[in-house]
Formats: sequence, structure tokens, C-alpha cells
Amino acid sequence: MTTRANLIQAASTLLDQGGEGAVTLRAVGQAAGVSHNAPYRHFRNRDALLADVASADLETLGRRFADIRGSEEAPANRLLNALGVLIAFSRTHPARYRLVFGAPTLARDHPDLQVSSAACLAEIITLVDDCKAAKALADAPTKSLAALLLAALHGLVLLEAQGQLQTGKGLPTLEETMALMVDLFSP
Amino acid sequence: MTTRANLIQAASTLLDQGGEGAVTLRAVGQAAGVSHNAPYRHFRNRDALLADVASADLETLGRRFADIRGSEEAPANRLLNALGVLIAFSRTHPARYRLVFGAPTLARDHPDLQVSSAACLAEIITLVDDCKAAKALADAPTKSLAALLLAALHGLVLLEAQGQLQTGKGLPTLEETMALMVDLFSP
DNA sequence: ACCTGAACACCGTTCAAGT
DNA sequence: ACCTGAACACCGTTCAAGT
Repeated sequence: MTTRANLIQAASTLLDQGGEGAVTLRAVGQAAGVSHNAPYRHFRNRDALLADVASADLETLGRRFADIRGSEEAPANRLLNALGVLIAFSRTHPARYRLVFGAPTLARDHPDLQVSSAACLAEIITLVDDCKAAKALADAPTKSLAALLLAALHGLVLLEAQGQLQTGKGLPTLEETMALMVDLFSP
Repeated sequence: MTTRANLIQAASTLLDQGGEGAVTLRAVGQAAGVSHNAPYRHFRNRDALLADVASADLETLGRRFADIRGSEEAPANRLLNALGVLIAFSRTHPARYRLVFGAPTLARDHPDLQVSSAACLAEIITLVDDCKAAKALADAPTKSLAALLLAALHGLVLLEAQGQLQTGKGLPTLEETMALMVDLFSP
């Protein structure tokens, strides 16, 4: 493993364990077995390291979406499965999820991250297009539908994380609420 | 003006001018004309100050939603107007908007903020209920519809801020995309 | 090319002291 | 009760120096 990959891995682990605040360059360096300013040989600064962590996660998610597209499920279920992957990721890696989908300032300043983000969004757009072709979604602009679905999912994740969406005990889960949305978007 | 109100105001202004990173207690203190640790007499720590800034904005937004509910518009337009208020706020005060709707960690640790947030969400729920009564929205659970609308709006704001939603030049605005969503949610 | 240790400026927070 | 100045621990970043 290259030092650069080690640093990205260390930052990911720290994000999972202690949130963004725990990702100090000193902690990252120590976890990767280098000094606290060795990262500067591989990333312009702390934000650039975080942007690369986010890009790596977006590429992994994009590959999983592509796999789902090739699966045997019906188009609407493929779409729901992809959204389910995002929901699961937001629960197992909340800080990394927030970095990927909830850090607009980071994306604005790092074109590479914008590219990864656009590629991931493009996978969702393809899944939505498949649904439209199968008459499983209304005939509205694909980009608008995809943006609304992804946006709603992200907003629900945040509402849940803020405690505004008391889930459980008979109340609908995020997955069920997204299924409702897809249903309402059906023709 | 009380010192406490001065500090909240100073923090709000700093958020608007330089984002969350600009809100150091030293800068807040200086802008309010007190020392850099005077805030500790009024707030437990920096996060508590930020939570109070967010609560203040949520109360202002809630009052505006209540006004909109009492307006002469049709229920669906009242709902769209309320969503428009949020979109406008996200554009004129992006950092404050992010604090209110995109800082789950802050909300989790500050019950007061959760209460303000729930009160604001309750206003949206009322507007959705009015739409349902007027047959302007499908007969799905009100809470789910309201959560989906608010969530989608928030997600779109973030996508736009990340540059993933190239708006303008013929492409739909956030307001138009939300109008599409409300339309798709109509019976 | 990659890494290290020292150093700098900055920040949140605490504390003893003042009125 | 409210405020201040000094101090502490921590952090991102830079730099001179090492291999």
C-alpha cells in the first residue's frame, strides 16, 4: 500500500470512529505511521485529503449502482435498491456520508470531487431513465426526477439524523418513505 | 440590546460574511464589543452559541410560514410560497441555512434546537394538511408528504450549492423543480 | 521524491482576578 | 452577575533540514 492510500484509509477510519472533528492531520499521520505533516507531500491541505476520501466513496457507490443496474430486478426495484444502498451507507458511515453529500463548500473548491459526484449522479439518472422507459415513473424530465429522488433521500437522512423523523414503532422507515415517493411519481 | 442578543447578532453577521469558519469566539466577541471569552457567561460553548443562532432563524422562518398560511392564496400556492421562502433564505444566508438544516450533530446535542426545528416542521405539516383538505395533494400520510417535500427542497439546495444542478439558461430553477414535485404529488 | 522536527499563528476553553 | 487578561492544550500550515 502506498503512503497516499494509507492516509486516505486512515482518514476514513477516523471519520467512522470520531466524526470530522477527529480527522486531524496529526491523528491521520499517526494512524498511517508517518509524521503529522507528511500528508502535505500527497495532498495540498486537510480539505484536499477529505475531498479525496469523498471521491473514493463516491466511486465505490457508483460501481455498486452500476452493478444494481445489471441485476435481474424490475427497473423500479433497481432504483429503490440503489437508494437503499445510500441509506445503508448513511447509517454505517454517517460522517463519510455527510462528507460526500452534505459538504457543498468542499465540493465547490475541489473540481475532482465535483466530477466524482456528477458520475455518481449519472448512475442514478440512468436508473431513472430505465424506470421511465418501463412506464414505472411519470414522463417528467429525467434530470429533475433523479435530482428530486436523490435530494429527498438526502434530506430524509438529515431529518432522521436530527431526530425530526421518529422512525420505528410502526412509523415508516426511510426506505418505505422513499418507496412512497417513487409510487407517487408513478404514472 | 442585551449582550447576549449582541453576541447572537454578531455571530449571524459573521456567518453571512465568512461562513462557519469565520465564527470564532474571538471574532464574535470583538464584533460585539466584549472580550473573547465573555460569550462563556451567556453560552456553554461555541456550539451552544451556534445552536441559538439556528433557533432564532427557525423561529423567524416559522413566523413567516404562519403568515403565509393566513394569506389569501390557494393552499398549493401557500405551500409553494413557504418553500420559496426557504429557497430564498438558503441563497441569501447559505451558512445560516446550513446551520439550521444541515448540521445534524448540532441538533442532536441541543434539545432547544430540536424543539425549534420541530415547530418549524409543524408549520409545513399544517400547510400540507391544508393542501390535502383541498384535494391539492394525494391522500398519503401528511407527515410523510411534508417530510418528503422539505427533504427534497433541502437536498436540491445542497445539489445546487455543490454545482450538480446547473440552473439557469433554460434549465429549471429550484422553485420550478419543487412545483413539479408538488404537481406529481397531486391526485 | 519523500519525510521529519521545530516553529508560527490561531483557536476553544479554563481560571484567577477584577467591578 | 458579568467581564477581563493570562495561560493551556490543540490544530493547520510552513520551513529548513535530512535521506
